[in-house]
Amino acid sequence: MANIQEVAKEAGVSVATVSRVMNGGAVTPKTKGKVEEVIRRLKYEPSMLGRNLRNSESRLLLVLIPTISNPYYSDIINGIENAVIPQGYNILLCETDSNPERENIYFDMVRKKMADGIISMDPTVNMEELKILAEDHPIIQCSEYSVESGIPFVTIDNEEAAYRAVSHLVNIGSTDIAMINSDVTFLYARQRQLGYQRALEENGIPFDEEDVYYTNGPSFEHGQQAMRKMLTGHKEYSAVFAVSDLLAIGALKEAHQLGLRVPEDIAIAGFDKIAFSNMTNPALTTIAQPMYDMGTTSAQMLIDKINGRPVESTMMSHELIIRESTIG
Amino acid sequence: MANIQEVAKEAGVSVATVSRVMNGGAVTPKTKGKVEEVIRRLKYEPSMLGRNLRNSESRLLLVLIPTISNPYYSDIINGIENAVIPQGYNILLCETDSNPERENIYFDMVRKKMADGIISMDPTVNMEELKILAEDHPIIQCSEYSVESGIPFVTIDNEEAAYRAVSHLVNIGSTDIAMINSDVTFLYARQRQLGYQRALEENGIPFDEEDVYYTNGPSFEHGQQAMRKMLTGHKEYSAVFAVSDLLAIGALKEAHQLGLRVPEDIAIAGFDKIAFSNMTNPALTTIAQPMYDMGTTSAQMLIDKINGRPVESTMMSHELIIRESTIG
DNA sequence: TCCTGTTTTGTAATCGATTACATTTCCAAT
DNA sequence: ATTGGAAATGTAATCGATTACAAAACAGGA
Repeated sequence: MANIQEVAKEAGVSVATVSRVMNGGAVTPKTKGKVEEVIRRLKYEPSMLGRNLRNSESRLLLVLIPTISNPYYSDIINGIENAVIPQGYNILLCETDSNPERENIYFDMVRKKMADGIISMDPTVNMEELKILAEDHPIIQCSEYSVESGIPFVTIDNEEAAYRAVSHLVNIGSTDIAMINSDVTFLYARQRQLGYQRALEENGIPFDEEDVYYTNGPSFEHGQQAMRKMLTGHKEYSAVFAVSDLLAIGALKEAHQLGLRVPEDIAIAGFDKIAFSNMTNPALTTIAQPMYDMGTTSAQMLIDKINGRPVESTMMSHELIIRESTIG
Repeated sequence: MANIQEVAKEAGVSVATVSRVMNGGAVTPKTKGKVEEVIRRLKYEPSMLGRNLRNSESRLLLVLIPTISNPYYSDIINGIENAVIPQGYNILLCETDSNPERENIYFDMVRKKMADGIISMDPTVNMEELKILAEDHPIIQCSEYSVESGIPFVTIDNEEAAYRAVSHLVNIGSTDIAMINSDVTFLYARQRQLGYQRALEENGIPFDEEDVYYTNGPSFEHGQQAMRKMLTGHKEYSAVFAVSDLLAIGALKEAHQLGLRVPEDIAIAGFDKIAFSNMTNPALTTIAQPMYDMGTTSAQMLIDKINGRPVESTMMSHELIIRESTIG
């Protein structure tokens, strides 16, 4: 409740001395002791608002995600938090709901100095706006990105990862492999589809656009819908590659509902290795992204950028996790 | 980049007039137009830091959760966000990891005026500290709470909800009903156990402490462990009531793994109605808490408290959701 | 004792806004 | 033209810290 003035007066010193005691400036042990006693007695806590105004920084970083309920983000966020907190920063988790208005609120926070920078993980972000904002403010893209924006990013090789997943499906004997893809306006969706296509063609399986089932969104229900469409269609498949675990889990549920056994009747592979991919029955084969590391890396890049240090985009490694949904 | 001084000078008016244009004070249309032109031209954005220092508020609210990866919290957080944003507040999602050090960082933010108040949903929170903090700062407890703390809370009737869930298990013909409970240091765990006990006793089934399987944590894996212990024990059960969906999903997976069919061999009921409870096979019977409403309610209570308005603790309604895991 | 150089402490400007109060401007009524 | 009162505008204090610079205190050497 007390402020620095009251502490100074009570201790019989100047505010500068109190500030020095707080921040480790040169002070006589005697004065230091006296001031510290008063600080304790008055329960003085320096206001961040004053300090931040003076230093014109907020030590707050924004993390943009479309929705908090997609577990894809949780490990990345964990990584970010553990990287920034020791450096005296905090993160503000910003759910945009893919709503430009929401997005603008958060962009405004940066413009108005309430936040020092942004890590964007939102594939639906308004790239035009983001690019403009990046001219004056530190911004990093994590996971979903645009190269042309010129904004540094952290990602994995989506094309190669999808290639490996689909190659694995071929290796277990599947030849009729469908794909469940989300909206190809997203870069990751295009890249993963390229990997799917390359894996088929390299194995002598012709790629057919008809085998790609597009969804209207990234959620469980969309996966169910896609699977229903696929299984009630005229073509039979022995394996499905879904572009995300959430879609794959939806597909899995729908396959069960329609009386199919996984992997015996149809194998299913996902992407992301979210926590729940291990909880389904059968457990899901998937691609592990180094979520936590992607978080810490992008966080460090952002802090570097804030402090004017040079920053390079990073491509991180991935791993194919083979589990029950693709082996008997 | 520009500040209010530069705008004032460029427009040939005083800073007060610029401030009035920004905040809707009395200004001549002519001056207003002139100032607005300069604001646009210089791309002036008022700094929140200056404003907040002057008003000694940050318009930031802290939401304390143990971990972001527990989907239990997502809808509540959604509710909070949608309630606070229209009122000009933002939330800082604070993952404590049940780590007192982390917790203290966030408590400090409130003490140091970087945040205006706290909604605590962390069952592992240090109640002593929270109570002390609540003497000087606005705090609301959501979902998990302590009555003695005197801090206002939002909750459901856990005892009654558990009673209904277990009664349902009795109604479908189960007599040997186990419980998977987390740590009884948590109030909700004690309350739900009381409901379980009452449901048994009212139906003439003796309560046996042996039938309660305690876990060391709230996650999927803990549910698996508990189920394994239960199914490899000497007693046979026809139904299980788990104190949370995450534990129930773990139990479900383990039951499958050990070759049991759900619900034919053993019925399983959860608690919370997290999004994933619908994605499992079979879908999980569970208790729906009005998550979203709990979020908006606690948010409004916190804002009321911040503004010095009186605040009352609230008990919200719940609903039993019967799904595949308890009916054939 | 006096001087010099170092260390400690204090004074006051600064960050960027808001706002109470003072002053000026404007217009209508006399 | 003068005056009064309302409306517009300006001046300067304020919020709570940090910090450059000035001033004072102190210690050691001549």
